[in-house]
Amino acid sequence: MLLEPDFYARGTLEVARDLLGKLLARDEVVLRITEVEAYRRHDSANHCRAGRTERNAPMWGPPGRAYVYLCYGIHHLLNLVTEPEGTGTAVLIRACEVVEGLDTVRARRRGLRGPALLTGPGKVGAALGVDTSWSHHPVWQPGGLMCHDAPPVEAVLSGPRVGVDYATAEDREAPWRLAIAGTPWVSQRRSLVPLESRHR
DNA sequence: ACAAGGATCCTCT
DNA sequence: GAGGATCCTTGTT
Repeated sequence: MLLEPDFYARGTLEVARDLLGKLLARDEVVLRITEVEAYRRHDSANHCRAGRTERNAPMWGPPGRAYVYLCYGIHHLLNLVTEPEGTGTAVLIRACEVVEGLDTVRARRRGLRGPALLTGPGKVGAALGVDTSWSHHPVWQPGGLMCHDAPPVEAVLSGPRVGVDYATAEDREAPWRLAIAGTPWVSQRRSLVPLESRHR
């Protein structure tokens, strides 16, 4: 079952948490989301921090659409747009595990095996075969790239986001990277702690 | 295990 | 003209 736009229209951190365990599908490839990062409003790490530009336009659009951008000139990073239209927020998909289409994924990932196959946002983009032309694509309607519902995950880890040194100290340290506990399909496990332990 | 550096190009200042 | 929400290879501990 496809997730409805309402799913994405909620707070970005909540959507990020709930996206863990959900399924990304394109053609014969199906991936289970294992690690994400939330990019929120008033967030100095967010591409939308300086307002609307041509690149970040998808993030200002309706929730439940893709925002794909080119990173370091090489990697295509997939985000899903959150919150009501005009907010400028999204969730970055950082890692997945393969559910179906292993042969296709391995072909797109130079024949690699194991977690090296999909632990990193550029790897997810490569595995799904998406590029910037997929920006604005609604993942809640049939066809192309889709996001399907799946049972919620039980235990979640959280930690600081990766590669955002340009942000303020507060935003750099904020634990807005989330991952499924107990899976090898996660990048940089060192800095992650159980989400529950953050509640005092 | 970990560190360093190159690849590569679009976007924004 | 600089730098980036990264990945891979190579070299060192």
